[in-house]
Amino acid sequence: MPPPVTLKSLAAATGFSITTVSRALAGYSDVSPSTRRLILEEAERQRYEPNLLGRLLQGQRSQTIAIVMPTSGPQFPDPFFAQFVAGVGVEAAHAGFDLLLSPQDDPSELAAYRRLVTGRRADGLLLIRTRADDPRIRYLAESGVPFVSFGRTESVAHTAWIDADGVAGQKALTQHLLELGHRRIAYITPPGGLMFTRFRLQGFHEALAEAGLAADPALIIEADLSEQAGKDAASLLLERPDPPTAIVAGNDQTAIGVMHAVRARGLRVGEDVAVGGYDGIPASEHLHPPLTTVYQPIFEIGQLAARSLLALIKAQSASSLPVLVQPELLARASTMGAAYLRGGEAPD
Amino acid sequence: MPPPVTLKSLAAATGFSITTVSRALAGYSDVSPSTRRLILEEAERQRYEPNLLGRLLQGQRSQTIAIVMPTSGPQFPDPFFAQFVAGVGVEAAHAGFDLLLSPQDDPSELAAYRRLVTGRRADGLLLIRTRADDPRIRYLAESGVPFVSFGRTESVAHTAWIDADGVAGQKALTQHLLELGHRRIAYITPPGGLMFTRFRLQGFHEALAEAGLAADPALIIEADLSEQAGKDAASLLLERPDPPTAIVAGNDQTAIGVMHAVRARGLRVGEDVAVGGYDGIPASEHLHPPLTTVYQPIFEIGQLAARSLLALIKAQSASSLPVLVQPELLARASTMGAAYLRGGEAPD
DNA sequence: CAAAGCGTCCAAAACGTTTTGGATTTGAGA
DNA sequence: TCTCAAATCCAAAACGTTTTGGACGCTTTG
Repeated sequence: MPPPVTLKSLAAATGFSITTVSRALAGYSDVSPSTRRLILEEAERQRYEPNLLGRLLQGQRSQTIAIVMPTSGPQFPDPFFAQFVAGVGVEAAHAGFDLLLSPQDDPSELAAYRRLVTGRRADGLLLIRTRADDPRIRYLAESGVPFVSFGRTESVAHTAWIDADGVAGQKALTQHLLELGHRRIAYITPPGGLMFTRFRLQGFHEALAEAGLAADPALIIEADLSEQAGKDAASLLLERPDPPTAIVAGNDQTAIGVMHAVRARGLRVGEDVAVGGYDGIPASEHLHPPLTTVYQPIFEIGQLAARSLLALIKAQSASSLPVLVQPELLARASTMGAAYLRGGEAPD
Repeated sequence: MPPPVTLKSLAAATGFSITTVSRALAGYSDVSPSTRRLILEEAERQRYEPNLLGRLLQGQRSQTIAIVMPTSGPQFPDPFFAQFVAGVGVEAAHAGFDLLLSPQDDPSELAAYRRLVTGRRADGLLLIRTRADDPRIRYLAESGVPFVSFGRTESVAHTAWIDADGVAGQKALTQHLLELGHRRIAYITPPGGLMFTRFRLQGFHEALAEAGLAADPALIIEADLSEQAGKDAASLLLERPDPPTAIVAGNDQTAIGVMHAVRARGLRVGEDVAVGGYDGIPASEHLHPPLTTVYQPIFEIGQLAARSLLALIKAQSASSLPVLVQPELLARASTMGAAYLRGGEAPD
């Protein structure tokens, strides 16, 4: 293991002071051209790489943004979180920032956030899965650390957030089903407390109301965002004496479970029962039948969130503007049946 | 923004020196019980969190492991990398380590690795996508930093690695096709240079050889691991005067492209042409038809890799044992056709 | 001729932590 | 009373960097 190359060793080798070496490398003007040349040559020769820690310690900046990652449950491996992280990572990289994934066992605990904030491990934080009353946001707002949340909140007034328009998305999907003639539409809602759950439900109700209909409370079931939960919820719905003709799931994963349940009862997805998902994960297009869903550009949202956070960090104070991204309805065979295959969007 | 809580502020608040505060918190025995109690109470009250940078700079551990993440191309969002990172993250969290995703623009550049190593930002590194001659591994081995690679190499003799047995996996899949009576089996191989490409190809050849067959070079095409590349490669293969009866793709993504190409020619996947994938991503089960593939437990491999690396870091020198994980053949309808649906493994 | 300006350079401080090498006090034993 | 060891504490150094506030010698300006 070779000895580390530092400003000190360069200073010793060139005969100048550490200060002059530092300023020569940084491009300050109070270094004579000949001195600068000598120092640059020596730095090149010894393959000098500045020690990030020394630099950061001095400047109180870590060139790092952090995301607290839930370790309980299969949250991370899901395409949703992964795509978000990827978007953030790409954008952070572009600005020369690293991305710290900090584990979090208990989602309700603030310990992980405290560690990051007071330990100065990160210059800014990204939040995900916001709640109406979110202690994390209250804490971060109070601590003054730059942060951006993916999702809105009611905890604090003026925070930077980016969100996909759940009202519009769910409304579009529901209207699509109404236009196809469905009147008994079931809705498998994500867990309560989460902000996006509320917006989605609002979009669902708005679409029905505008069509002069009221939602049947018996057709609204809460389930978590897993395939199994979707299967169970759909089974319950289909066992009713008056089963729904369409089932909307909380996300695509859940929708896959719903499709299984439908087939298990000998019914055809897209013909006997329409099924809708949410998120538009890549696999949704390749399901059998292809799944009607609402596409959210998660990767891009991650990029926007990172960009927003980096601006906050740079500005050091000014709050950045909230961003509401519009999702896109992808109508496919799981709701349109044979009409989809006859239509323009052939698989090949 | 409240003033930062440091050893200094705790020292000022309690009236002891910085040294004593540090040693009290670290649990040294040369601090009287009453003093320790006072200091711990004050630390608790002010919610002290050690500053990582200071600690790091001093020469201690960073409690962080790093993965260099490729930002070019859609590498990260793919389920493969995401699952690996998730496994690493969970295991790191269990040991109280954070996970640093360090961006890497140009995969051939060592800059990102140098930054991590010389900047002492991470106690250890994880590598992915190894090559036979891998400059990253040579550099890391030379620098003496603990690291574990997912995939083997020929660059350096004794390194810690974990890998899935590509020879066995590809061999099992090929044998499966041979047993179904296929004799003209095409193989769409991943890009050359990567270690796993070589092992997979070896498994393919071994299976054929043991059946007394030789591979037809015209049926082996190199393509990158994308859906489009699979489509293009399969189209080429199917246009031949003597088309293959089975096509094995480099991964599931590529296999999806192959399936599209098969259908585009009016052929039925699993009946007219058998299609095989690799990796066993969750979506593979829900494709139409369900995809025969070789399941690699990526999440668990991530966990094992992290555990291995953490052991290396702890031991500070001893090299950990290589681990070869056995993949599992998942035979489904894309090769077995109707036989699959009649068989035991019904979809529901 | 004194003052001011300019071009170069550098010592020292600061960031927050851990560790080294004592210093001081206390109490016991001689 | 004196010595010695244990118990308790702390000043200072070290990690590598950037920044502050000059110093020094020379030239130009008033």
